Amino acid sequence: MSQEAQGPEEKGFAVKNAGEARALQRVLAGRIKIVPLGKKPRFVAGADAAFLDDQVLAVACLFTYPEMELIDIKTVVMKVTFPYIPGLLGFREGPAVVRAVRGLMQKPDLLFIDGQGVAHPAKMGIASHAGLLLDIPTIGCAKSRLVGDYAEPGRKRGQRSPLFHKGELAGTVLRTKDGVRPVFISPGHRIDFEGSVEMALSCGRGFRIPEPTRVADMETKRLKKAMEEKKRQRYTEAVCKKHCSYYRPEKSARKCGAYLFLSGVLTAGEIEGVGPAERAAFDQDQVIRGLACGRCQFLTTWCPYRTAGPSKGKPCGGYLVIERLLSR
DNA sequence: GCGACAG
DNA sequence: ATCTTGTCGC
Ligand SMILES: [Mg+2]
Repeated sequence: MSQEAQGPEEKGFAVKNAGEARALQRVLAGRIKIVPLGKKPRFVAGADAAFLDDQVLAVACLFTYPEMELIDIKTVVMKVTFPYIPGLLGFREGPAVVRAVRGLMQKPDLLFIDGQGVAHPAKMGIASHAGLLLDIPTIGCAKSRLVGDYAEPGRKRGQRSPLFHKGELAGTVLRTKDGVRPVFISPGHRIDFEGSVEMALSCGRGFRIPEPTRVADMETKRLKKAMEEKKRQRYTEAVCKKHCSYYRPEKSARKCGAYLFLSGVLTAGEIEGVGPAERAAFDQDQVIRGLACGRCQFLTTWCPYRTAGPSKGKPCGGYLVIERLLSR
């Protein structure tokens, strides 16, 4: 069975509000090293995150370099513990991302992260933060600007222009594909400005986004889609298959009103705790009609209960579940 | 006080 | 990031 990573949170992200987060960034920033990459990397990785309800889904992808052959993928699912606040992205995605990278079969020699490195108000974007905690050379590869000023780079792949923030070089606005919007590259940790641009280009394979973060992003979405599908199956199981006498395995283009209402308010786990359908003692019909039947697409053609009347037919499974929940 | 503002 | 159908271009 799939698990949600729990236990002691990554120590380097332990804050409980924006103020503490900014204070921690100021402390950690002093440890960031902008130095040339030691030797040519053998393994590079990319990491990104997606969100589903109250969970963060992080993925780290490992590649050989310079072949850029994908050799490992690590997934981590955790509870979301911090909101998105510009400048504090690391505290939202960082914990899961760091765990994912740590889970790879081989520690990468270079890591790409979807977000800024030192091109940040405190020079501590998510790439710097994660790179420092992991002690891995890291590059921030963002799709848009957080801070800094720059001139539009030439339209050819490889053309670039410096990104300046408060009179200092903060990153590079790099054109990774002819005529396509540039990306914002900035060193995160243990690599320099020049090296981060060279690596971003050499890890590219014809797309705007370098392979490491591009593939990590795709995997993140694929995992999310699979989780949503599993969630739907579990819900259909808990409500329709278990309680509805009208249930049919075939997919229908129409949506059950009671199902829609329930899925918007309760989780499958909460509904699985509902016992076998058993009519409640008192009448909740008016309430349920407003909550569910009002938007039910099966109402006129399939619902004997609504169409012919309570004495003629049985209500659907979702109706029964709602009724049972309301009666307690 | 008003805009800007990674994902 | 997420929501959300179709549509325009290579
Ligand atoms: Mg992302």
